[in-house]
Amino acid sequence: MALEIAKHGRKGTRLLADSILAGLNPEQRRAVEKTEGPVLIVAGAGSGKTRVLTSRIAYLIGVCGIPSESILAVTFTNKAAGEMRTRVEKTLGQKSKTLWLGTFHSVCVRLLRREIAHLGMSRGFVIYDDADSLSVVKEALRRHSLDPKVVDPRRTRWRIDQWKNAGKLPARVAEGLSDIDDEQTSEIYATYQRILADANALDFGDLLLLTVELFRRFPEVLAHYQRRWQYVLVDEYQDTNRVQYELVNLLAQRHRNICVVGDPDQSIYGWRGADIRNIMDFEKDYSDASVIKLERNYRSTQAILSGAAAVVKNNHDRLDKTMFTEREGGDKIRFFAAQDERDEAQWVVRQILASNHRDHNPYGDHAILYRTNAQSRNFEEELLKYNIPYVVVGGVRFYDRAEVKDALSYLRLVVNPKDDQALRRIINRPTRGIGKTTVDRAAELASREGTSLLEAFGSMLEGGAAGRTAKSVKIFLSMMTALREEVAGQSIDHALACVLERSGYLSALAADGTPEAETRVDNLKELVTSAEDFHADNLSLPELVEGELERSEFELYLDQIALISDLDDYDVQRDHVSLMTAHSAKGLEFPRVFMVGMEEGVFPHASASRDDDGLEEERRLCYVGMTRAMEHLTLSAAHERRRWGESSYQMPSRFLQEIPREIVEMEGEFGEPPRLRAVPSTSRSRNRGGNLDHSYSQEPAGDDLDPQIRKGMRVRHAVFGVGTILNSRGQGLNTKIDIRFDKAGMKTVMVKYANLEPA
DNA sequence: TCTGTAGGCGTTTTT
DNA sequence: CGCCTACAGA
Repeated sequence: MALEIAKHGRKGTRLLADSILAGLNPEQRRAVEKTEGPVLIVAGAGSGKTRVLTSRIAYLIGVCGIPSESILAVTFTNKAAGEMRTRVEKTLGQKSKTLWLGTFHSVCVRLLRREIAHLGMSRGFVIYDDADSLSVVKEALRRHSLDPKVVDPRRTRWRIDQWKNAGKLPARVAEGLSDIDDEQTSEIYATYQRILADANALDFGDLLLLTVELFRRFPEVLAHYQRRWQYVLVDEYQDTNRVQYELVNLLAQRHRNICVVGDPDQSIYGWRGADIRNIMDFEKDYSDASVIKLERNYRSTQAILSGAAAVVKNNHDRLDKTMFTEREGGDKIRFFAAQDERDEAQWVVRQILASNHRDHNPYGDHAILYRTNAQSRNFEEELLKYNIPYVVVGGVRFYDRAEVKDALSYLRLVVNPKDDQALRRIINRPTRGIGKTTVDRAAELASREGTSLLEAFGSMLEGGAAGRTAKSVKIFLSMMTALREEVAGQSIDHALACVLERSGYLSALAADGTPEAETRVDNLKELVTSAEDFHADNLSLPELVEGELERSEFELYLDQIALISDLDDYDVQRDHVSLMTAHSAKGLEFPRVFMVGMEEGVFPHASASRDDDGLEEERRLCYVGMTRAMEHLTLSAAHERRRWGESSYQMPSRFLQEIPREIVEMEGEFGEPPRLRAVPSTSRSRNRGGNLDHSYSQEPAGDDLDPQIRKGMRVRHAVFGVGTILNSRGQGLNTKIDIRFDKAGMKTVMVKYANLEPA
């Protein structure tokens, strides 16, 4: 029927179809036109994936005549969602406000705001962020009389999160428990959920998990959305975890028009529960699936693409895919070996400076990619030195700054008086004489009587408490009551301004007078300004236009802030050097990319090098990083690196050795500072002929390490067995060595106790 | 209850 | 090395 309209429809439709399909290669065109039935689009890096997805949506609406409310499209980042929406609307020449296009999380919040009553919860819930969630874990531990020094709250949170990603509520976890640790953790999990429910709060994981739970338990609700969404599209399918998988596949069950797009080689979120099998098994899930491979790369030059392909080729169990580029020729990949991390930063920044001054490349063409956020520091210092504009993506979010969170917590408490975390945060900010002891007493009372913290403060007063503290509490409570009345019905920006005024927050900062306090005031002003913008845009929000006012403006605002990431605010257009992790860089491209810290233990990261799965994910991450580069890719490694104040000697990343030598250009600096000597590597079996080989001599001249201890050498330990030496630090008998044992994994041992012998 | 300081610990990666 | 937490003293 869809094609019928395209063929016989009005002239305009045909024209639109032509304009959508024009400029697409045959595979892309097929991916757009094959609208019916299950479709898997394997889209390699730089293959025009976003264009295909947006064209497909525009085609469905504009050519096939599918109403936009029958389409659901999910992405992983708000940025991707926003970009797709803009492009669809541009193609169609009109806004499509009933099209559900958003991140998994934002789609789920919107859905839960409508339907969560089925699960016996209130639709006025708040979303707890990581910090809130961690303190809920601590509270749960306290209720189980567990010492947070014995049971690590972060680890517990991590475990709970994994269960959520796997689609398991506490009851379901309890079913199939094997080890004793998990048994205790699952009880903590149950308590954790209890505390959240009492606070009328959901954490990130809940947004997905509870949506799936809703569909599992209420088939009629599921049926409603199954009927509504005739076409389901999923971006970055290789990064979906169990719940996300279940969610989209449940929704697509009725019409079976499910189109997933992804690249198994770019699956880098396994640690967050993503399961690469979701995409690998798509053809098993849908035996009638059409598979379309987009293998033509429009982004990178030959050397960059070949280099990246050569690295990822070392992974086993891949879906084979041969990328080829339209961009023949171009420069080789460069490699720079730095003496230490400062030297590395200095060199990279000078390259950028030269590129800008000599070759007139805008700063915005350059990106520095690293494995961990902590690595940004040296580069920032160096960039500051030369006054080069830069932006670090993924550091502290604006909305995570203390003063901003405080302001938002006031708002949260107004929206939801049960929000204990928000209350704890602001009760003594500014200081009003209500300290830890008082809060603890109230918390005690609250858990005894099963009330919220705010209510507990109320009953403390009713109990006839007198004195200084009671007076402070009384003032606070009446302030909150007044605030709630005053703020009701106001626009979000006015509400925020009002909160800051009435709480005494602003005046306390003003009285402070320190430069830090001034910065905070500025940040708060910026917050109010952004809230004004939000309010102005609010009128055109899709869900309001759809005629279904699902959330109050406050809820909408808080939801959006809770789900926004640092990356979403990032503006590629601006002329600045971009610094970010390889993870954050996914989906982006830059003419000139520097991948730094290419060392064993850093990239691949030590904690991911334990098993093959971890290592393969690191390799995919490396592939993602390299394929961000369009014209120029430079890799660098430091010989010596300070971590936690201690210096250690580094081995070059194994990934470097996987790049064919003939497409790499060693910078003249290699081997230069005299302490750095390249020596032929003899011991590495994976090092095949013709590939890069640039092991370093292991220690600087004059170092008096035990001559027996050599990086890369194989040793035997009485308990851990045989392993390879990765790093050493310290001197003499106090030398500590990191060893990766074949069986026992990574360990750090001290020479004087370890009694190592060569293996 | 608040403030200063010493000690401990952390770094994967993020919606 | 730096941040955050816990604790001691006022």
